[in-house]
Amino acid sequence: MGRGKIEIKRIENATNRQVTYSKRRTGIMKKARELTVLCDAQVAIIMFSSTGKYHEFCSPGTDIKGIFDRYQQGIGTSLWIEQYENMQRTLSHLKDINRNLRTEIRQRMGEDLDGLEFDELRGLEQNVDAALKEVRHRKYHVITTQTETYKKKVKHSYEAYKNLQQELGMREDPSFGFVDNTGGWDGGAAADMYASFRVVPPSHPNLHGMAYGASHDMRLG
Amino acid sequence: MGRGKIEIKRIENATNRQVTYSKRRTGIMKKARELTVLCDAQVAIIMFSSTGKYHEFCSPGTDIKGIFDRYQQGIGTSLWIEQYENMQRTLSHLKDINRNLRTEIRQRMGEDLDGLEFDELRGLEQNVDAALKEVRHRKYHVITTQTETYKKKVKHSYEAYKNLQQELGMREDPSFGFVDNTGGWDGGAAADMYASFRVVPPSHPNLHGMAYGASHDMRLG
DNA sequence: ACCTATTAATAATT
DNA sequence: TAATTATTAATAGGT
Repeated sequence: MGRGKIEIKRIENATNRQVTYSKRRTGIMKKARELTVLCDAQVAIIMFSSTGKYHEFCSPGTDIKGIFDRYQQGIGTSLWIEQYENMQRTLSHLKDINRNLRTEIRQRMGEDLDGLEFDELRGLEQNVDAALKEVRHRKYHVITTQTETYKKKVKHSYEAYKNLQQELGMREDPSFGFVDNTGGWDGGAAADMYASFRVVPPSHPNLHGMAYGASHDMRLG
Repeated sequence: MGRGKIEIKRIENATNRQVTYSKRRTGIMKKARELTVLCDAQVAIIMFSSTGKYHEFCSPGTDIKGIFDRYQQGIGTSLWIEQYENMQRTLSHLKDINRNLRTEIRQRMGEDLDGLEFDELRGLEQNVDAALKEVRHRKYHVITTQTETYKKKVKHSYEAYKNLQQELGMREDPSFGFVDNTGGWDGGAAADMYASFRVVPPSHPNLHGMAYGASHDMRLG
């Protein structure tokens, strides 16, 4: 339908191709609009030219998203819908889990105990009691390790001092402050260190990340 | 382009409408196919007839989803992408929270303490210690309440028994088993009840819902 | 962008 | 429904 018949194959001349694209695109859009009106249909068209520009058509009374959501329903379970619903489920599941986790933490902190039966309370008590023992055990382990480390450091430092003293030919200065106690510290050292630590105010920084609480509306429609 | 010119308005005759829809749909699809080939373009079309049937066209070398993903990119931030990314963020945030909550619970159970500093251990110890006191307090409260309730029930039952006895004209049967102890129970009763509860094995059923651990791949592409 | 000879689409009919 | 065909609509190539 032009000054001559053309073969349906890629137009090699870029300018001609672009012109033809423009003309025929307009034609298709017009046809789509007419179909919409004449036949009471809904049409959505998306086009990309070879240069990457896009154009769209959509019947009035709806939008691309509407038609595609309907298309997805028609086609059954497909494209994005499935992913969305999976995510929705996962999200609400995670929210449930997190709520339960928070409840458990509060109960382990001695709060929100009203809903618990006696058996549950007894189980919780035993569990927390055992946990307390574990934590204490670990704490003393850490303190002991730290004490040992400190002791070794002092010992090495003292030996270095003595070696230096010898190298310098016995010109020791008693006011330097080291005490010869190579035999090691007694158990009181750990207790002292522990006491000094207790001066620091108790902190348990950012252990649970409770700050998150915003609600997000993730509905698709 | 037919035996007569037609007005572009809804065809009222349903049969004609359907026929025209079919013919023109074919025409548009053909045009789309020609555009694809002639101009090296990509086209996606979705149509719904007034009767609800859908038809699609898509340039070869891609699919509807591909064209729509590209369209969404081209249009910038639109349609589903935004919602999808919000969901992604929320999901990963929830997962982080979830992991932290689990870590906190494990630590409150006396596990996974290796990463904690001495200060944190001391704070945890104090916290768990306080929680233990709370739980014990609550447990004794529950036991006391239960004991009181039981005591009242027994008392009422006993009084009902005595009333019945009187109504029946003093024909009491000593082997019936009630003991006249109207004055109330002593504190030992609570202790006895507590001892009896301890026979039940410790349980803390489904308090945290740790069963959830599956990973979900939610990528769009 | 516009023009127009020519082809293509299709409305009415069978 | 499917084919036919008179007629209108789209458009290729030129300006």
